Amino acid sequence: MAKEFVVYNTLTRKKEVFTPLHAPFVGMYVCGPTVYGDAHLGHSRSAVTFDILYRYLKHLGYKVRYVRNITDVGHLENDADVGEDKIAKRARLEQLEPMEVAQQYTNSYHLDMQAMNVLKPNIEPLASGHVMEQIEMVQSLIDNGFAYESEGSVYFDVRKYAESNPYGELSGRKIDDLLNTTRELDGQEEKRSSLDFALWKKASPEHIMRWNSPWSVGFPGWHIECSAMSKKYLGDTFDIHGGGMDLLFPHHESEIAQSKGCNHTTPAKYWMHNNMITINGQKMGKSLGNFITMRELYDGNHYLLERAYSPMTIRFFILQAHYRSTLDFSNEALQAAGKGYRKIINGSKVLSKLTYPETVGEPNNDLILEIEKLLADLYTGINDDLNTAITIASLFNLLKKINGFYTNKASIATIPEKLFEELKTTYFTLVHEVLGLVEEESADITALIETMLGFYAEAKAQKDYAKIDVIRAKLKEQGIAVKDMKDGIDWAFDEN
RNA sequence: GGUCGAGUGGCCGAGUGGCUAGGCAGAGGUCUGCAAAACCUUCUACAGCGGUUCGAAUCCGCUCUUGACCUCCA
Repeated sequence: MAKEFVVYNTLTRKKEVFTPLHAPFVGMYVCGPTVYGDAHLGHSRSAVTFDILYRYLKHLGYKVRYVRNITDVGHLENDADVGEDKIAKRARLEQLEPMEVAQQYTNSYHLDMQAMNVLKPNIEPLASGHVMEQIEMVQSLIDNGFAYESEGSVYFDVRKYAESNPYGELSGRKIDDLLNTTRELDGQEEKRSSLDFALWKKASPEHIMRWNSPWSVGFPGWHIECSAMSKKYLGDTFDIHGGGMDLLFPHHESEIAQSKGCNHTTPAKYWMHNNMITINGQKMGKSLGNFITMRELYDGNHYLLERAYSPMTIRFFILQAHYRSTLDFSNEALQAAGKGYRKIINGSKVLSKLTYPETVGEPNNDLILEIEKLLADLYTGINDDLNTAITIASLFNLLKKINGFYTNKASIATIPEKLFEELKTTYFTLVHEVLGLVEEESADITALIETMLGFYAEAKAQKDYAKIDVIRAKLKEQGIAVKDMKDGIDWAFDEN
């Protein structure tokens, strides 16, 4: 079974053995989406990556509290609409209430992620529901001397903070470099330094989303929500903080500064970051306009898509790469993933039908050793910083053995019954519980297919090949492949 | 410009000082009413140039190409 679980910690730039602060409890916080548009492939990578982490931690027996926020307020734009809230901007364009927009995309995000079998977090806090906590935190930063008010807005004093703290410890940035490379943004004249970032912004008259505060009627700054909500639900220090690599700087760096400035302790022990999904070698993102939404993927409704791809196909596509590598989108890669996924699932079905034979056979020691090794490899992969690519490769190797048992059922007896049962349990657990790969078709459909196959079997008994071919063709049209086995009829969903 | 990465076979993607990654695609075969599935066999690799080493795709240097962040972003 599982040995040591190792994760790559961005903070130390090393792989470290995962040791919870307060075993058996584990607190993890992951930056969720900003809900001003449909979720795209990039969002799904983050969601799936940390879903695996969540599932695996639970599998290891930890009691996990997984918090993933919804950002429904607070991110500033830097283009022509200076200082305007992203959500508010979208709302005005669509003539909707800001919260209506946020709700709409929160709902669609939930549906899209659920389709991919991404488990819900234990707590999913809204930024707009935690303005009080954010104000309190900002006040505390002012009290501690790490923030100052200016024209109704409050800024974090990076240089002051850096006097007593290693600012840039997460992203590896240096204050001097930053001073030379920081772009001129709005409100610069209000700040003591271009490095300083907003904790609270005074709302301009046209700004719709606004709250009262000791400093002005305004809205919270870019980074304070995550600090405030993680503190509220996980405490001053918790185990894991996750998110996309693009959030490393300035978002996560700022979070650390805020949390330390407020609580005098580092917020998270392990920082984990998933890499980007690329398209033609370039990051897929909202700002570049080269993203494909989950909806479009599921429907095949996008000019870059040759066909629709099921949620499980996309999940598998993501899992076949390591989460810290970039993953390049292409139709070919997605199609390959679709077939791979079907193969894994069909293997699971095959395995569930197999039982240990009555008659005991000669032990095949080579096979026994091979299977033991493969079962161990399954965990070696995921234990090594969630290397699902290795786990899946081992799954495929194991599948060869399983299929071998299927074609020659007597050969099952050449391995001990105990090992056979372990093979079953481990395969099911890894595929379904840990990797979260499940059959996409409903039980109703399955029952219907079984009925059709009754007719097929009848025709076959009568050697009515014409009828057989018709039934098979019809089922094929529905994406169902019929297989005539030596000992009966089988079927499987076909990707094509 | 600064910081940090990456370049693996037709495609996607692991790995890493000596041991077949894996999937998809291609070729051949077994099985089959025909198929499908499955199984077996098989073909394409480690950007280039130097260096270290008994041995490098893996370490070091240089070159080229490319990405991310530095601004909201998964």
